[in-house]
Amino acid sequence: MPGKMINSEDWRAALDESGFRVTTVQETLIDIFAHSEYPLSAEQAWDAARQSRPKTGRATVYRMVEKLESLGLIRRVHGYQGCSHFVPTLPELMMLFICLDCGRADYLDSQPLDDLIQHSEDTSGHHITDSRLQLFGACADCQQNA
Amino acid sequence: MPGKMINSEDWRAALDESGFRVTTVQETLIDIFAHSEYPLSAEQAWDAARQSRPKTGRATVYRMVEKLESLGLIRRVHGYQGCSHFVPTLPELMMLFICLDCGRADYLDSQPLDDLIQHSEDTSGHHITDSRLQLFGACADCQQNA
DNA sequence: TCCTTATTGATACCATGTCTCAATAAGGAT
DNA sequence: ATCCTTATTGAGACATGGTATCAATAAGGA
Repeated sequence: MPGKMINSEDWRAALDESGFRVTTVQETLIDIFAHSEYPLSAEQAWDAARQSRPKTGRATVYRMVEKLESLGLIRRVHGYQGCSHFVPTLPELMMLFICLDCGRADYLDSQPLDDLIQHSEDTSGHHITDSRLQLFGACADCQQNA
Repeated sequence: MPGKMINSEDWRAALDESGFRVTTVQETLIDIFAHSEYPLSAEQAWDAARQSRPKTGRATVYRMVEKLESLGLIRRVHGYQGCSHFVPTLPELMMLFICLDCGRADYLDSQPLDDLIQHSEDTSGHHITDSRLQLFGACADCQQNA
């Protein structure tokens, strides 16, 4: 389960286009979130940021998390480590798998979810505008090394 | 979307069998959770409990929520109102739909989810032991009244 | 280089949830 | 019914996660 490579440049560009100044703290935080294989909480990101930039403020990190989430660049992970950890969003892939052994996140093709939603709309009569799906278990690597 | 009727007696029995004393506070809280059509937070349940039992302690409510969740009688709702609201668990039905207009919860047949999980296991090589799916949108009722 | 303004960091604050411990109440034994 | 033992309770202190405020700072255009 190798880490997906997110291009930090794309995130910079997205922030830039949204009219935000892209400062050095923001670059630091972008790198932290974009390159982590594991879901990160704001506190964890704060710790990481202070390694290279000790004066980094807590509020700044929370503000940045909010900004990245609202731009859809990171998304919240629900369950098993609380509901306040974040992973990078991969636009073309939606379903999230979290390994309960090693903690790493993997992304799965979302087509089955799209089908499920379509089917549920048809049978329930509800209009479904958003969904949240996460899968948990043992990843292929951890099963081998068990 | 009529409220599902949960039998409070079953919950009493489940607590009883697990070796807990079923006290009057617990009965109050069971009724509150079992009969609410809407996801409830611990604080909301606390407010409700104090209507009929003003001395009810906050910690007691949190303890009860934990107990009910660990027994699988209630489950956490993730998203759109935070991640700290709870709904009764319906054993035979798993997929949860939350209406973003009226806030009510509906339960959908889980077979499509079972199929999705099977398919994801086959294609990813991960062993999936648990899942979290929630659907959001406008329920059939709210669409009509719009 | 100066000026304007968004961003920052420190701190105070708030909300949510947990821990402690003396007081209470269940429920079995008598 | 009464006593005894012990789980449960309630009050409040505490911890954690997250937000609001505001003076100081730093971007970036003129």
